[in-house]
Amino acid sequence: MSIQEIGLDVAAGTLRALGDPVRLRLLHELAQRPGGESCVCDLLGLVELSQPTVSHHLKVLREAGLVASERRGTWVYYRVIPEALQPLSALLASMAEVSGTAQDCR
Amino acid sequence: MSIQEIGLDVAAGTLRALGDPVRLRLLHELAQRPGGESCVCDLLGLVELSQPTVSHHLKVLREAGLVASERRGTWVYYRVIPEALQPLSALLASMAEVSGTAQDCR
DNA sequence: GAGTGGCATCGATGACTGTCAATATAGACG
DNA sequence: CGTCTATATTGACAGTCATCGATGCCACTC
Repeated sequence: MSIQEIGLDVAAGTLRALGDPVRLRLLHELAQRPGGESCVCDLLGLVELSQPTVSHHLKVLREAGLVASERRGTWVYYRVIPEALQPLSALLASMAEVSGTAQDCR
Repeated sequence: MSIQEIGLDVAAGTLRALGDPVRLRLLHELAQRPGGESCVCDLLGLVELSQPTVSHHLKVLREAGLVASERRGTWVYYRVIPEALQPLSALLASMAEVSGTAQDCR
């Protein structure tokens, strides 16, 4: 297995974390907040889900390396990690570039 | 629910299709082929999975709008649809752009 | 038309996932 | 210390998913 393929497996794991409507909305909301961060209490209002469910999705995003969390007093703040999104964006962009002409099977 | 959010749900569905190591490898392989396409028989050699399983993953990619298939004689050719990948790449890039400064909860 | 190779579909199964109620933890404040 | 608020963890459950063997369908060839 090449290094490239290992990278693809990692990328697939991160994309899987993004491939849920709730998590994508949470991340998208974080991204448009000033500083790319928000406390959990504000995120709870975005989706009609229980607090443990939202906490679960945030954990998935955190374990995927897409967000980081920090406790400040009573509240916990989550923030986007742009460096995690950039290579994924680049990967998708590269796969959208088709070169050359199609060839038949033989 | 805003139009933006509907778009996010659609994007999440497409990202979910990408969030599998096998499917990401299949798509990545298609993207590097000349013309962005390949017959199924060539894709079968890429992964150590049964032919029905590969066919299943290709179907998922097709139903997500990421690839298109076409029969030419005995073989079926799959090709990348770049227009499906570009908006996703742009979405991830936009979420990687953090503006302003963080604000406390209150 | 009978046989062959390439690919799709079906049905079954074990594994994983999203969700919630209940409970735990951690900090703030009196 | 006791209480309140904010967030995390646990346990359970229903639904979804990845995988395979068996089978079906289609095109080509003889």
